[in-house]
Amino acid sequence: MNTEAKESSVLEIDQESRTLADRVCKQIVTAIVKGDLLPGQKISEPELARTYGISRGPLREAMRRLEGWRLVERKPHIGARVVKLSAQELIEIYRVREALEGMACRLAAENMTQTEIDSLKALLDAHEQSIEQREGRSYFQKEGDLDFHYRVVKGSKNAKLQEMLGADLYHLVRMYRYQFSVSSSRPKRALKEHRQIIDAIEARDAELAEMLMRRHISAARQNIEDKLNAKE
Amino acid sequence: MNTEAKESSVLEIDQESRTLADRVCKQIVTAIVKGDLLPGQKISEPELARTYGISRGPLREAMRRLEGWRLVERKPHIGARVVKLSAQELIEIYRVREALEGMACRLAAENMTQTEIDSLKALLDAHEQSIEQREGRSYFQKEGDLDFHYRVVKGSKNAKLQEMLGADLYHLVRMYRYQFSVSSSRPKRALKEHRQIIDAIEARDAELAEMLMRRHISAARQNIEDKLNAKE
DNA sequence: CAATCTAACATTGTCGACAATCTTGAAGGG
DNA sequence: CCCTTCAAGATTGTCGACAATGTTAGATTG
Repeated sequence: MNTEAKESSVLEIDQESRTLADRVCKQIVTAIVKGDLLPGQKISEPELARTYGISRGPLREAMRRLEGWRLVERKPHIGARVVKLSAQELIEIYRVREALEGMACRLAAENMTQTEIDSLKALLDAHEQSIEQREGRSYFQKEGDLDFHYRVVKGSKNAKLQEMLGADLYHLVRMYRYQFSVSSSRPKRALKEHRQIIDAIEARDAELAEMLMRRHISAARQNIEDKLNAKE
Repeated sequence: MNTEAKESSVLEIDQESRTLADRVCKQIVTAIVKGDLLPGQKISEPELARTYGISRGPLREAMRRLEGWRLVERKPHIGARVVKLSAQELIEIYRVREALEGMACRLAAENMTQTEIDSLKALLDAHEQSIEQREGRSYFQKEGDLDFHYRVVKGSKNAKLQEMLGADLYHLVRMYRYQFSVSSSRPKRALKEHRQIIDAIEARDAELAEMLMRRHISAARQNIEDKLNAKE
């Protein structure tokens, strides 16, 4: 009995927020990612509690979860702040992504179903249209790219990988993209690389799939490093 | 101002538990890892609160953190249970370790200081003696092995890697080892592989270091898979 | 006798109040 | 004039009580 299929996206918590703490937690994540709560900003418990119309109890539990997701940093008796990514930390995150998504891609080549592959190829077609039409371009840059990556991760059929990337990293990456309003600047090339990756997966070439994904993410990291260096 | 060096092990939370929730959190982790709280066991909030002599508020915050570390699972309005690792999940964890520690080892080859390398070699010498004397053998199997791995991770100088491995994975691995009282069964071979790895790091051969670490963890995973298959 | 409904109980979720700690700004002394 | 000290205010940490939900055992009915 009780074999409910967990179909919902793991980017969001699956259980539909039946508790105040869960609901508010989601709201705060959105606020942080979208920039309503700025990086480094102090979070006042009484104020936030008033804002969301709840008491401090559930709020503190939500904060604890956000702390686990590294979206807020908390010091005892002092308070909580929205996490502020340094350039260094951003680079570090991309190194972790390279490792984890490389492995995810390898496993996806072994475990992804043909249906998932077809669906993913259709997604890439949609991305291509978005790019050509120049409209929805920001969508591709901000969320569409992560869509692709997350589908590959899901295709790995490794729940632990999904957890770690979904909970710990993608929130931070999304936040960073909104904050720096990062001009991905190479959507066409990224799309091409995405196609190469899905081709390797479809060919069930695990080695190649891992290598391509690692290169893809490594290139993105290099891109960021260059921009940061150029600024100084 | 305020540039305290974070020297303490990241396996433990650095700030020395100045708050009830933090202290109790540590205690519960220990209880789970050591097996005082059994996998799958229901956790009653009132009972645990009495046990530790605190109120339910801090306890619930501690539970939220443990939930983030995947040591407990929680369902709204129903309760929390100590996580129960399936064979499948254990394999998944080792795949994640292979990816993350492979990357960590690559970075360690680039960033570890000679002092750290020497210290790690000394640790391996100590391990060798432990194995030969047959005493403290369990130490090597249970904690010493993770010691080696964690030092390499620290040598990567990548804080994000340290966080993810320390917070999310090593707790689970430790729990698993106590639970199944896993007879590593190949301490000598593991030690030899450890030496190969540190040699590659000292030679600053990042490629090789990553490959050796991945093989090392992959072999451990294979070892587990074989045992699990043999049981059926 | 079995199945279902109901009501009492236990557990989790939420709240407001109090205690402990930190911050800040002014008073006092060198 | 600058530094130290101290007290008032604000914030975080903790607690006990109440509300909402889940569970379970007993009664009722077919």
